[in-house]
Amino acid sequence: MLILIMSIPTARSGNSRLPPTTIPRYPCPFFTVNLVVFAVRDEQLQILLVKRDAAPYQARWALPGGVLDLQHDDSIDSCAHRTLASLIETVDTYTPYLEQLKTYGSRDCDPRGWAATTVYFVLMAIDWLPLDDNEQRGHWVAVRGQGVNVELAFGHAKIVADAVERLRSKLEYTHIAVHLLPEEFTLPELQRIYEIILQQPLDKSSFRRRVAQADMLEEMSGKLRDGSGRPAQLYRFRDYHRRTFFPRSISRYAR
Amino acid sequence: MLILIMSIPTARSGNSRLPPTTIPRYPCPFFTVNLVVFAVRDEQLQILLVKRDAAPYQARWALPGGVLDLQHDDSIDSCAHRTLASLIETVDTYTPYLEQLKTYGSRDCDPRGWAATTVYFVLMAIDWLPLDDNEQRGHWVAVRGQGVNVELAFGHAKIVADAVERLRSKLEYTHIAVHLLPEEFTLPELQRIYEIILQQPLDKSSFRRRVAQADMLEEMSGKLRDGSGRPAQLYRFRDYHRRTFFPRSISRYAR
DNA sequence: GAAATAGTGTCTATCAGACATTATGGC
DNA sequence: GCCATAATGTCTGATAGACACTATTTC
Repeated sequence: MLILIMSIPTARSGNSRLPPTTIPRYPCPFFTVNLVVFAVRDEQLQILLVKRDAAPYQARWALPGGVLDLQHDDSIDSCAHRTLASLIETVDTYTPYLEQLKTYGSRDCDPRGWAATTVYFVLMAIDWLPLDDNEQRGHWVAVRGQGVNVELAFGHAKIVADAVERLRSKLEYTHIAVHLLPEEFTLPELQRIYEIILQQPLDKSSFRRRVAQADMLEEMSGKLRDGSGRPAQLYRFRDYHRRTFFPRSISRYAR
Repeated sequence: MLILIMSIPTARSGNSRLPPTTIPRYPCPFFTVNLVVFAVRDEQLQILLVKRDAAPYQARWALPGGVLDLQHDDSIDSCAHRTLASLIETVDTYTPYLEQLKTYGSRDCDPRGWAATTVYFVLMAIDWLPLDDNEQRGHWVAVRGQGVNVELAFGHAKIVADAVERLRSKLEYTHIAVHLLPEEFTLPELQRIYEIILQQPLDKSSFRRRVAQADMLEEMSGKLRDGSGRPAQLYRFRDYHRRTFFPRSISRYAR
């Protein structure tokens, strides 16, 4: 049997709005946003890493991130968008898919002290990616199993593992893979994305039936030609805001 | 085409660990944890609310929460557990199910300034609940649709809606409903939990088949007797740490 | 025509929903 | 025996997987 104890901590007393730069009376963690940016490149699921240029973990690979700026960020979401914008520059109106993953915070993960980070995962369409990465500080790295082959700073390896698991899990019953493709794409291309991320071949007929029943794509009139073979029909995603849920997970039995 | 810009914000320079009480050099948000505590009581899905005793939103209902304590909390998770422990007192080793939902943070949600809160949702077994709630400051409130019928402080109505949606969604393809029941329970009881939360009747035969195939329960030897009718077999959940995923969502078609 | 890839048709095993039937307790 | 509820059995429609087959392009 339990007893309710109602001594809820009641935050700060007083009512005045603090100017954004005022340091609050309560000690609070160092707060950042980190991004797990996914793309499918070269038939691989890859993520974008940056090399740290200062201690701690200097010269170690890490997830790209940014410090929450109380002056300019209206919300954690907008901090995430700003961080993403500082990482990639779009020439037109393309916005990658962005979804909050989880918040990690502890005394230990940063040697400088108590730190918290809200992590978002980002899906980037393949045609928006820079073709070469001869930059010194940013790099696309292939995902192998639940992580990457390089050592990561802080607790970022665990974060990557969580993000990969979430991506695979969501692929099982939603449409999010379309965000990894350009606006117009073919069904074999979409199927290939699923196969690469789920790491298993899928039956063509079943896959097309599944997509057709979800009624999430609309046919274009043009055609795409491939290097060889019959050209494939182009499709476009119907509504990027609607959520498609498949009633059954894809190939859950095949595992 | 995009260009990578690699000017990643590189956090604080310097390497020394700050004592926990030191105010960091960067302004940071007021950081709290909030809980959405679910239980099924009186054939209803209910959540636990507290009445605020100070401004802002004095005397308004709100989600129970606590301020992150850098001295005593090792992580956000442990802050959540501490907050829960300050709310309910267990006489033995029962620990409710606790899962991080999402982090909400913005300049607007708290009139005192930039605030962030990591929200957890909690599932409590029905036999651990206090039977009466004649406390002045805590109250169980029935969930109606996506929320509750009382007005909530801050942005808590949106948080409750998200939590309810997550709970319903997880019920569709996982076993988490068992955390709302005592250690030993009958299949009709489990089915009733699903029906109450999903707000739709389920077929008895289909439900039992589904549970049996998931192989998540083990039969006890004793029996439970009800007020009337044939006594029902008691079961116990096999492994609280293993995740059960149903290959199909429950009754997705019936909707 | 051969090769390659896109797209369709068909069969079957499986499973969910519906509903009937049997089982087991209290009164 | 009657009532109430638990538990099981059976039928059917829907669908995913498997795989064969057709279609359309390049060479």
